[in-house]
Amino acid sequence: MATTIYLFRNDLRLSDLPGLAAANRAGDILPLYILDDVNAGDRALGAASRWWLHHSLQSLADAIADSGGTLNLLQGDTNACLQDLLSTGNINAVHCSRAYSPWEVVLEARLRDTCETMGVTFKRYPGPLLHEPEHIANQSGEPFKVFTPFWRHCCRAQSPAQPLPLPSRTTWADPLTQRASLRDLALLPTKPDWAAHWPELWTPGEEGARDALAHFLRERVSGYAKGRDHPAENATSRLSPHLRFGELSPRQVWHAARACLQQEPVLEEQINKFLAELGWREFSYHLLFHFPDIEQAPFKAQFEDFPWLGDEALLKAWQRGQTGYPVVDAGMRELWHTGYMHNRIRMVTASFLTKHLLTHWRAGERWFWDTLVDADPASNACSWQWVAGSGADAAPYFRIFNPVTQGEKFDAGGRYVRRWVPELADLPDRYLHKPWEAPEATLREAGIIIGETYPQPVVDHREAREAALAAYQQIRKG
DNA sequence: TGAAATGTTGGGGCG
DNA sequence: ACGCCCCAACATTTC
Repeated sequence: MATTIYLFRNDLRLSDLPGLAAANRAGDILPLYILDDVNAGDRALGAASRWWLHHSLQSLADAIADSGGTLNLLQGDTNACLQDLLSTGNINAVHCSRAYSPWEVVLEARLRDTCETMGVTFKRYPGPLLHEPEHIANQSGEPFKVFTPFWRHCCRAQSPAQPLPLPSRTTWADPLTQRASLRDLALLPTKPDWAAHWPELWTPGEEGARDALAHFLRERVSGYAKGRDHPAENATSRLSPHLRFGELSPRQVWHAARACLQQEPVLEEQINKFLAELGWREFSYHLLFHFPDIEQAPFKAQFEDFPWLGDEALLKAWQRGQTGYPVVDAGMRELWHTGYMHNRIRMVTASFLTKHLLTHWRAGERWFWDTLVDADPASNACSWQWVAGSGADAAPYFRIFNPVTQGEKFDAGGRYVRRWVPELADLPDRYLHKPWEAPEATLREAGIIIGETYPQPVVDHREAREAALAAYQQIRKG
């Protein structure tokens, strides 16, 4: 009987995996996941992502066990691990889904070579995208650099492949004798276990992902277009970590959303808005694949010379949610406590770091990489560059969010700020987003002493804004 | 997927 | 009745 290794990567699910389905048709499947911090290098998963990965692997292992198999875990250089396995001689093929970040692309090529050398078939299948990046190009055959035409092109292109159902009757190969346990991978935080309460917030795994999608399309999508901007409202899908680890494929999301639209045509605006977010994810991967430098280097070259300030104390205040700007602090604390931050608040906090604090977007990117459960190599880098103004189709540099105005607009009732910055909870709405302007008596009544119970703003908005614009003038000619 | 500065308009109070 | 001023509301442009 032929045995195929199915190498799981960013696709921790069993449905809609063409490579798994093909392996299934060929014979026995040896399901394998390798935690590869060696090849990932400085793109090794961050702490919050590791928490997610642990539970996602647990869920996948359970699902495989339900049909009589065992998910094999290994740790180390994927190529070396695979070489070891193939040298035992009873593996016929290796299948996997594509992955599109630079180190994963490089690794894929090495795996192909290794397999060829050892006389084993290596097959890779479409990964977690709607369209293969090579298939999307503008009229001159170049990659897109602007979102709108990119997404228009995607929407008009051939519809993404119809998702495959769960394979029926899988025959799993006997487990490896030498393999790691989930505990060996040491993915969970210990002392302190800052994620102890996270299982109440999230359900990693294919089933949790499917439920989250169904729940969103059933309950939330009808108010999406407006609600998505209000962080206290539960209006977004929160699918990002599920997509990040491939517990759900974007193809499944796309087709589920289209089916929903078919049933309820009045939802067209809402669903198109939602799908456009999937579009931004797709666009980020398109950029990362065609311009792999975008992880590190500004897409717009003139930003190489940007005079970043690099003040460590300010960075620390931002990370800890102690900037003195309530909306910013609320966001940074939400992130720290839940591994997640509402999208609008991501824009506000990122704008604050890069523009008000003149701190390099890479410092923010690293922080998000470590603390977000949905930290995604493409979305994270591209979105930070977008906010900073150095990215493809980026927000113009002079688009500087006013943290007070943003708070008043999108958290008018103050529920978001009060939840995450409880020391301000008793301030009336009128001053909640600018406590430094509250009269003495109001502060006293709310039990607030600026500079003691809540920080003085670390920078003055007006001055910071002007300093940012002045810094931009220095690089503008390019 | 902004914000601030600047310009324009129109209603209402008032001499 | 009329012009004048003030200012809010909205529109445009500038960063």
